[in-house]
Amino acid sequence: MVKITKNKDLEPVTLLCGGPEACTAREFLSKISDKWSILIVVILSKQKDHSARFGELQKMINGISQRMLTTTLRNLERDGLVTREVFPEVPPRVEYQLTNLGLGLIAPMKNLMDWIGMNWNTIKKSREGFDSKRK
Amino acid sequence: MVKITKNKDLEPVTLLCGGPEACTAREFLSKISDKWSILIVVILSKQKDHSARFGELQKMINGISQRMLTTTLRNLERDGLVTREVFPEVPPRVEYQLTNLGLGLIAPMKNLMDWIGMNWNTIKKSREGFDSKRK
DNA sequence: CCGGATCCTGGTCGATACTG
DNA sequence: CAGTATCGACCAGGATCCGG
Repeated sequence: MVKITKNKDLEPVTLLCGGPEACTAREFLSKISDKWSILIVVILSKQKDHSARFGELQKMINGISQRMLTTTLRNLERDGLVTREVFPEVPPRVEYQLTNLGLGLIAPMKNLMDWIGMNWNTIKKSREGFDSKRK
Repeated sequence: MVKITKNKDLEPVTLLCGGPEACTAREFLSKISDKWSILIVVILSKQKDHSARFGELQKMINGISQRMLTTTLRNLERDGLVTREVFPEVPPRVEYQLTNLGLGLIAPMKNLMDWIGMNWNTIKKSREGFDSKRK
């Protein structure tokens, strides 16, 4: 439970955690901003039927380890953002598909990414300036 | 450089990293979704003049260590989201203030947090269902 | 083809103590 | 008051091997 207080107000106001807003948001944000989650969601959203199989995803995402792809997909499945369907074939085939929930995430996420895209140069400039001042 | 390929298309399409979209987004997202950054930005946005001093922030954020508050504020300053102003007084006083850039982040971030808020119950339900199936 | 199990490394963050 | 410095615990995530 994180409490915040107004400027000169001694009464602590539980705004951000407990009143379930920013704290859950932070929890979820930290989940999807891990190394691969958004990337997978975005990639799936661009696939036919918003679905792809394990091996395809691994080929599409250059650099992800098998373990991380597995665990990331598990987390997305756990959160209800993707579904996992196993086809009882030989060799086995597993399809991952974005749910409606997962699709709904695309829009607000895109807003944020657009903002980042628009301001990325500003941020980079700021970093350069900051770093150069620091010897 | 992460490359993705269209479904049955062998030509790799460099959509996400290099075409500076999702990769920079991911980099920035991972920065602001660290343990405290968004919280600080949101809190500052609610302050008079969007500014507060070090000690105030520490009191408002229950649980943050002095070290993390310092380093988080440094990162925000480096990215140009907040400014840091030192007043040459005794005892010293340092004011942190949200920049226009930082303020601009509030809107898209709010969209995302609203989405999370609206869908949080669904996500929690999904997690419970998933976890209960797993013994 | 898919992914669980195990080991190991580097980075993140809290605790504590010390300065201007 | 507002930091910096140092230490250590913890854990995300890569490499590798194995199993269905």
